[in-house]
Amino acid sequence: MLRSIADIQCLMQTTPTFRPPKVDMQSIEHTRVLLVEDHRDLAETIVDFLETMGCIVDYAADGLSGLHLARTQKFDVILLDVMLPGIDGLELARKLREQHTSSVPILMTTARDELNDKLAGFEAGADDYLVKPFDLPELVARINSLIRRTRGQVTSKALTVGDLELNPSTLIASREGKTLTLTPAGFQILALLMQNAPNVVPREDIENVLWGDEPPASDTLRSQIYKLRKQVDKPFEKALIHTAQGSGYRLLTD
Amino acid sequence: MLRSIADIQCLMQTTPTFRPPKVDMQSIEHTRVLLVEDHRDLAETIVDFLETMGCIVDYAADGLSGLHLARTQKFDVILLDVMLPGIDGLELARKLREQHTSSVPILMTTARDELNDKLAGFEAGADDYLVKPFDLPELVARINSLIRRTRGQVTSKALTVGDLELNPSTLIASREGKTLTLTPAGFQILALLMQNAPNVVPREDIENVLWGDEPPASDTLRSQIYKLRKQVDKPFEKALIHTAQGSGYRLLTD
DNA sequence: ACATTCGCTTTACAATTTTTTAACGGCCAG
DNA sequence: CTGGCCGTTAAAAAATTGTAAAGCGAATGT
Repeated sequence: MLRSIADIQCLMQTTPTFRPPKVDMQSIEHTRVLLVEDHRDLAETIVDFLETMGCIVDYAADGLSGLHLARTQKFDVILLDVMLPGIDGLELARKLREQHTSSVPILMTTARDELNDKLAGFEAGADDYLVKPFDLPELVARINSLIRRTRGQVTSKALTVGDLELNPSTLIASREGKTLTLTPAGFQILALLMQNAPNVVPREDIENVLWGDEPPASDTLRSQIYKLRKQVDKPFEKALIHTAQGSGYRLLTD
Repeated sequence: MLRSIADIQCLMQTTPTFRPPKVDMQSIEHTRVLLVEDHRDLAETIVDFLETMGCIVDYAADGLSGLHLARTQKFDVILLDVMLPGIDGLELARKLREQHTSSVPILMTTARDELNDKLAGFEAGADDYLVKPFDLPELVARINSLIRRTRGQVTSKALTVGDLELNPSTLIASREGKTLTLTPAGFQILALLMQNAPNVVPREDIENVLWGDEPPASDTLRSQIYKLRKQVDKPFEKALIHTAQGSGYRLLTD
């Protein structure tokens, strides 16, 4: 089954309404990719595109050399065509999965859109299955998803308000690059304010998040905000946490 | 956009040449799935099918209740329709990703097959994206792939954090080249922490990995961490294992 | 089969961190 | 002037975590 490159050409050129995806393109930079694809033209297109994105791409045109490369070098992800001369993609995936040393995510690509083919692909150990013709940006997005997950960085992306950053995964908050040491409650409040910035978050809402239905007797929230400010605002030029008298608090960058 | 159930009917009935996929069907047994889908009929079909496969399925018909369920309970995977009343799937995914509690794999489903929709989905934090109508067996295969990867069952590759090394195959851990003598439990904990470094691994997660669903009554984990530190940190300059009060533990190289 | 070792759980207590409480004073509007 | 609302404090209370040792059961070796 032959297909012109145009079929799988990057939508960046073919779709007029295309707007650059918000996906952090940097994220796949320095990713080591192994492409196993017997279609020279298609392979070249993919290699070019991935290298433009900053990937380090290795290429094999047949199953055997693909297997050899996969075994001898380290890759972050393997793009594997199913139809290959010699060892086909399924076989290759199985062989890779057999030796436990290799947990590289495998993204299978193929022109075959049959359910059984897909199932066979997953059964062979693929982590994702992409049917040709596909859009290169989607390929990138899926690669991204795969490596994110294997690295364990899946969890989430950082919240950002002005020069304030908060990473829900590492539970680290920083401003101007300097790490802030926050208490659990302080962290929760800050996260809540950041999620809703620049809107005012009513006192009641904050209390609900912190204590559920039965908030403490005294006005603890005042103390919490005070200590939070000590960490977040006091050491810096501009204050971010602002009071909305009578209603709640908010984050403002100005 | 209305679609008859028949469209997405399980191929098991519609494909004559169907042979049961070799994928280990048992593997998604006891998987806790959250389905967020406003289409009652479709939802019912999926729920029925997944429950037949041995999953424990929770269901939400709109974004808000979906978000609530996702926040209050623990799931192994979330199936998320993009088009939803109230909060849509993208928004829901974003909100989930903002919380550190949620590293749940998200599989987005939608009738829209536009590249930009897919990219938006991945950007919002989805891990996979499936276009309707899809075949239920493929859904299962993808769920399988997602949970396999999250559970870290695939990660038999050598782990390295700073000067700390751990080889899951040989079951040997070392720091600065010096071999550490770890107990099975200690080894498991360390591996888990390394897989997720530098992210915080919630106590609950560690307990789940060690004891499944019924952790011991007392706080044994504290003892384990204590003894683990004795081996990993005490004999060296810098401590790697850090405590995140109120949430869990993490590995930090600084 | 027996004793021994090893690792896990449990328990208790100390140390630390975080949260709550309570009290004081400033600011602004009525 | 007065009363609410809020920032600021410090001390008390509570929660969480580190530490250590003892008991228990399974696995191991003889």
